[in-house]
Amino acid sequence: MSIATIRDVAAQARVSIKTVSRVINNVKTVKPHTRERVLRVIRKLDYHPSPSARGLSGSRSYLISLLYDVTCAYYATSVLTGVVETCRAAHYQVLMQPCDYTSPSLTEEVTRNLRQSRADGVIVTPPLSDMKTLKALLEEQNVPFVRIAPAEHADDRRSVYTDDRESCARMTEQLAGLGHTRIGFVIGNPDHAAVAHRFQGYRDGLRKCGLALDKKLIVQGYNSYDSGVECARKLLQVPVAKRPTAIFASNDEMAAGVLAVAHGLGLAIPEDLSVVGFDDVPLASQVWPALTTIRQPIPAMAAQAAELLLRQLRGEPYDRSGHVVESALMFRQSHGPSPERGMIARARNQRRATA
Amino acid sequence: MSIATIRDVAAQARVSIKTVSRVINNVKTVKPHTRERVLRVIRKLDYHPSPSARGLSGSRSYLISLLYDVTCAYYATSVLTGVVETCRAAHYQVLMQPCDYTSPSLTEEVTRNLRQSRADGVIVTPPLSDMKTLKALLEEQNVPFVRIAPAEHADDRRSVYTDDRESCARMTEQLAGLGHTRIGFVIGNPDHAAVAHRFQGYRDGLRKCGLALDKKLIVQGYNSYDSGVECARKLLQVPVAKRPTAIFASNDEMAAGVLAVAHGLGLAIPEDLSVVGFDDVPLASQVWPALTTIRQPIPAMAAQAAELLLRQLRGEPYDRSGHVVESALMFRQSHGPSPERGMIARARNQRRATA
DNA sequence: TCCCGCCGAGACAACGCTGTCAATTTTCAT
DNA sequence: ATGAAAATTGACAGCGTTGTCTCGGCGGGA
Repeated sequence: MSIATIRDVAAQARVSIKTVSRVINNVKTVKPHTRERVLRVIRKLDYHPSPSARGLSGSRSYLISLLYDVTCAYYATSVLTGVVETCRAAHYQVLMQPCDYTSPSLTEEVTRNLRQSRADGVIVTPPLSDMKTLKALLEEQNVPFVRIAPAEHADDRRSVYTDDRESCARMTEQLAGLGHTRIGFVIGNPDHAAVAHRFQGYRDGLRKCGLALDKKLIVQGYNSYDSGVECARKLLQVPVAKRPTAIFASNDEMAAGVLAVAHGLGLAIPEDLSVVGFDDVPLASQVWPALTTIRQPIPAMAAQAAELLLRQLRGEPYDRSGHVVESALMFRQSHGPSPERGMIARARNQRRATA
Repeated sequence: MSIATIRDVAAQARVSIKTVSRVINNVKTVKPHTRERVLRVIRKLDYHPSPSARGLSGSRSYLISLLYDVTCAYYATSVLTGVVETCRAAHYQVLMQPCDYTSPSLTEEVTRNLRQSRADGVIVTPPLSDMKTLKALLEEQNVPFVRIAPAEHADDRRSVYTDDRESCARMTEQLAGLGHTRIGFVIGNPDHAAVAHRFQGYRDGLRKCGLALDKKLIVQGYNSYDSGVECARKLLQVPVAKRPTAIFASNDEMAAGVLAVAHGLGLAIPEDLSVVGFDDVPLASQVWPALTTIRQPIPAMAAQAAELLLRQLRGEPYDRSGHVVESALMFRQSHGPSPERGMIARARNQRRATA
């Protein structure tokens, strides 16, 4: 027995093919009784409509294309998880389209792939979501899309973003509350708007706590572990009195780099130096000591993005909500009170005792 | 101007639709001259055949389904990269199908998704590739597939695997060569055959170096960071004389757990303890000190898998090669000579000096 | 010179579904 | 009961490609 077609269902349910089609597509002008009968047959035959035929006839492919840059495996996978789940429920499939955001031929590649795949819509992840050229391309080609964490928060109809700025402010306040007055900051890659925005939150936090912004405590990183190492060197290889007592890195990888440099200098963490990151990637809890960081609900955000896109595709009215997702501060072992509060000795002794 | 169809191409090239189809599908019974003309028009119109129409008419969907378990983001992404690249070149698209290998309804889910998506073939990644039920399902449904790193290396026509056992033996020999005689081993999750196989390599290595297998130095892990922590505790919280001087963990995450415990105990690495991992995930170079480990060329392996699958789909003859990919030992900072060789003091002094 | 076979190319009918529009049945106000 | 409007269903023609079959023309052996 081969795969059942719509004709088989129609025959067994003794209705026309068109009626089966209506049932599949949730058209409301079908009598409940008829619908029931058809559904029973569909289940009995384990019938699934052919995506090809649907695509050819209607003009939908039931395919969503996910544009992502391969720089962060964890980020990509998390987004994917959220998107696939939502799309699957709506009988859409997800196509992968890896890109290199630095490639000069990016737009051509994307264009070609769009034409080839005939995807109904596109979800764009950072840092691709920041690119104006890409946005322009999609708009020009009239392809429905939703962006995740784009640079500007305008037209939220087509974007989902996180409260990076707010959460960074909260984290900074937290550190200040522990007595830190010299809080270093490692800025993220300026190409990644969302990450770069975190710097704003840091400044907000300082301001709220009445701390002055010290330019010597701020260094520019590029999101990689290596750049974290480099930045940490700049911050830490200075006279002790000028050293920051806490370093806030814009992402966990750079924070890991900071940890490595601190270890190399023989600094105890968190007794001599507090280190905090952002993202809560698995790495954060797999370094020693485990990083205090900020968690973004990436799968939830991605699911939300998919939901928005599907609504757009179905032409459903716009629901002005769910565009911002909230982050959570994750307190682990890499931060503590400022050594200047004189609490350090006690803390260290406690550690010794329990180890 | 809307999207060009095969009719437009046929009209402009002044040939029949069928001839254009022949050109697209590389049918050889087309005069070179005619083929050239058609190709020119195709390029000029930027024509791409409609996957839906091709799928409906022929019986191929030009879709490859990637079955993966979400446990390891890096692994999944790396495989994806290799697969997408190869498939894209062959004008196939990749569909994502995330699975939970522990789910009792796994086979039903897979079956349903296969029927829904009509994928032409499937690539299965570990640990799913180990599952007999899944293999049986695919065979029964007569779906072309290729498995990556399955448990048994039989029928290599449909699988690609790494030389885990050999590389682990080499790494073990390496450690022995540095004077280590008590080399601990953290076995991987028995559900992941490939990972569990690494234990065999460790034993091979010991044998070659004339070292006895000491059961007290072997613990069972489950691939996670936490299980690495647990295993390290078992290995290290014993009298110093009985401690291993080196620990070989079956993957990097567990190795990171070992590092954390060692740090907690105040052990210097690699002076007091060498730690090595397996996989060379990004984590390996982002912990402190950076892990000596074994790198698998995952994207290459995945590309190879895709290639084998495409060949199967095209009905091409079987080429008995390229099923094994070679790993490389990555020497970084987490290993060194055995402290029992008395080299430790010198090494430590050097470190202090340079820090 | 003639016929056979092969090469290159076209005609036509699917493939399984949806859109459009027409036909039928039901509902409801009179 | 009666028509008109509304609800429900069906007939039919594509959608853009490929498979099958057919046809014309050309080279080569008898």
